[in-house]
Amino acid sequence: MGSSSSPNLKDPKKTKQETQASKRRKVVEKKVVTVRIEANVGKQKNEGPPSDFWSWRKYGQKPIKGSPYPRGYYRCSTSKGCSAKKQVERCRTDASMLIITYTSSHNHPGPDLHQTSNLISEEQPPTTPKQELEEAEGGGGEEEAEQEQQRSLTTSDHEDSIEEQFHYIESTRIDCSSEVIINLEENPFNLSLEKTSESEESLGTLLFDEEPISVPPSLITSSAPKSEENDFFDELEELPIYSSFSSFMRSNLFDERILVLPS
DNA sequence: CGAATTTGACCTGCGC
DNA sequence: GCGCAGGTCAAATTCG
Repeated sequence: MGSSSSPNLKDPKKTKQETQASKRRKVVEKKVVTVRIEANVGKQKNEGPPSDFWSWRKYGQKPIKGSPYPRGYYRCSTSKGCSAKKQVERCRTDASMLIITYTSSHNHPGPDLHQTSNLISEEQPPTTPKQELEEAEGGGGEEEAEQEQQRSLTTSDHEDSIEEQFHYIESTRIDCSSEVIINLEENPFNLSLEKTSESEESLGTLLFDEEPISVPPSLITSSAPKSEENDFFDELEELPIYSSFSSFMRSNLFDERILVLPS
C-alpha cells in the first residue's frame, strides 16, 4: 500500500524492538569508563586520528535527565555483525570528563591494531579472546563463567610502562560519575582482556582515591585546558575517539577505580 | 554516489 | 495502572 502509514511502519519496528527490548536493562555486560577529554580533544582536533581500534557509528542521541549534556549512542561499525555498543555522555559535574559505557563485546578481532596503533600491539597483540567470540556469537554473551577474567589484578608496573608509551592523560578522579562500574565479564578492548583488573570485589573499597598521577605537560599543553571547553561540548555530540582514548581506557581499567557491579 | 550523521518517533522497563 | 526515563530504529540530511 502506498501509504506506509503508522501501522505498517510500526510492525517491523516492533518486531525488532521487542527482541532488543528483552535484552534492554538486562544486559549484564556493562563497562563504564570515565575519560578526560582535554587530552583527547586536543589530539582529535589537531590530528584527528581514527577512533580507538574500532569504528563507531552513531545511531542515536538522547538528553539525559539530570545531565545538561545529551548522551550519544554508538554502535561498532567495524564489523557488520558486531553487537558492541557504546554510550557516551559528559559528566554533569565535570564537563571535561566523558563517561563512556560499553555494552556487549566485539565478536571480531577488530581492525589492524598494528596499523592503527603500533605501540599498543607491542605489549598485547590483538588476540581474539575466545570468550568474547563465543559470547558474542551466542547472542551477546549472557552471564556465565566470565568472572574468571575478573581475576587478574592490575600490575601497576606493567600498566605504567604502557601508559608512558601511549602518552595519555589519566582521568585521575572521577568526581562526576563517582562510580566507574566495570563488569569485567568481557573487555571492550580485547587487548587488555587478559590483564583485566578485578579485585574490586570490595566495591566499598575501591572508591576513587586521589592518584597522584603525573600527566605529561606536553599533553595538556597541546590541548587547551578550559578555553576550548566550548569545543568539548561541541565535540561531545560527535563523540570522537582518539588513539589516546584506547590508552586511557586501559588506564581506566587498571588505574582507575573500578566498581564491579554484580549485576 | 555512498556512507555517516542527525533528529524524531516509538517501545520497553521500572518506579510510584 | 500511569507516568517517566532510557534506548533503539528509521528516514532525512549532509559531507566526502
